[in-house]
Amino acid sequence: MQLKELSERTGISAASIKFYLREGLLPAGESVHATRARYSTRHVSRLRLIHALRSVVGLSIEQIRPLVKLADDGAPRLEILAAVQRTVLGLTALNTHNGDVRTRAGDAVVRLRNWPDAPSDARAALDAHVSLMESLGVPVTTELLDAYSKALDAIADRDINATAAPEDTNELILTAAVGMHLHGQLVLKLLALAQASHAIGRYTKDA
Amino acid sequence: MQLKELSERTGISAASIKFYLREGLLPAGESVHATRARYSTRHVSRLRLIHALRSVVGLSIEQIRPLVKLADDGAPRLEILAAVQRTVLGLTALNTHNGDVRTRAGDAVVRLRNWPDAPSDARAALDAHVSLMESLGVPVTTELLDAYSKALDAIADRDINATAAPEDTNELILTAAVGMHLHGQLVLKLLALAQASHAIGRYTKDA
DNA sequence: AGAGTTGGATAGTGCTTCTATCCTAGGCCT
DNA sequence: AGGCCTAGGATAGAAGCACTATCCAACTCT
Repeated sequence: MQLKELSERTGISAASIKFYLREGLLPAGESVHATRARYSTRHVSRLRLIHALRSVVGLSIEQIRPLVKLADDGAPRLEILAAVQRTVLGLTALNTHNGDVRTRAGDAVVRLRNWPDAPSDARAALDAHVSLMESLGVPVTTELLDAYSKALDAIADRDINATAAPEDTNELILTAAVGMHLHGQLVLKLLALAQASHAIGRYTKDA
Repeated sequence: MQLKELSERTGISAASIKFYLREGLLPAGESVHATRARYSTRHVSRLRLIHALRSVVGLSIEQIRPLVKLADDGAPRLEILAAVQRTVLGLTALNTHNGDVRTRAGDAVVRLRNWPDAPSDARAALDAHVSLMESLGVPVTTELLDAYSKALDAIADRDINATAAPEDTNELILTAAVGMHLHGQLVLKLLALAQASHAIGRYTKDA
């Protein structure tokens, strides 16, 4: 298949496909001649991945690049999933805002929940975030962490069991990223509803 | 106080302050004469609000505008808090993506949790989001909603009790928005840690 | 008088994600 | 063989966002 067909199949403009090629998100097709290239179904699934990552998950080109690189390098599944989590849930190095992470909230949580005591991106991000909150004057008590983590423990248990593992690495990243993002947003929206409901309950009680 | 002092006190450049004035985020100062205006401490707190909403919560100018308008119009507290929640947790009309919300997930949740059966933005957003998930092939079972909402019920109960109510409306919006955002992010990060921990537990078990 | 400040206007910057145009070498069809 | 289409490469433009900078004439403080 050549560029035009690739464009028609995915619904992504030829100009955009060229852009993704330039940006290194989409590997070059098999160059038949100087002015002819052949693309495979891999390119189709890659384009679908890029599109979903942009339009559903809202990632930038710069965030997508290392993810697809992992796929192209044939990185192990666990590594890929860790990278996806890092990116989708905003576990960036940016979160270690001023460098001084005073709290070790992660320690407290893994003890409370009896989770394995291994360092991870999620744990570092948690520490950094709690540190940020405290620096902004929003207190985070151990009690709060206990309540939150207890609730999320149940959710994570359920989530992890639902993770299938497709053959195609593009598919793997797509389902993992989309799933994580959508579940994260779902949790946020349910939290909003819960808060609103509790607020209503409280205000009607007062009235 | 005049513009320059306002700039010095808040650490926001005079050019940016002019920009916010143009955009209608910051009300004009008391015009002493055609070329002299006086600003009050209200302007200081408004600028702090704008800055926090941009840099901490990550809202756009367009999202901030209606929020500060509510403050200027002296809207009731509950209405303000609802608007803040709508904005911070992404409960936009945009979420009603294709118009046909087939699922009524909100109904199921309020029944499951015995929450008051009143329509709300959060509920509409939840319906829309679940509809989006299903349209993307990510199933959302009642069982899942039950587990999630049960967990978040406990969290919301705790959150709602921690909400103070400052005098200054700017302060109110600031603490509410920052609090909601930071708590939402905290939940997401704890979820990530929980997922990672469960994944580790599962992989070490297999090994 | 002179330095400084104001509101208002207008233009420019830097970043991101495309989108469009132009070009030549080369293949496909008849 | 001639005409049309396509690939790849380069470059430029567009549109949105949040500023940032410059200029101006009017006016005020000292």
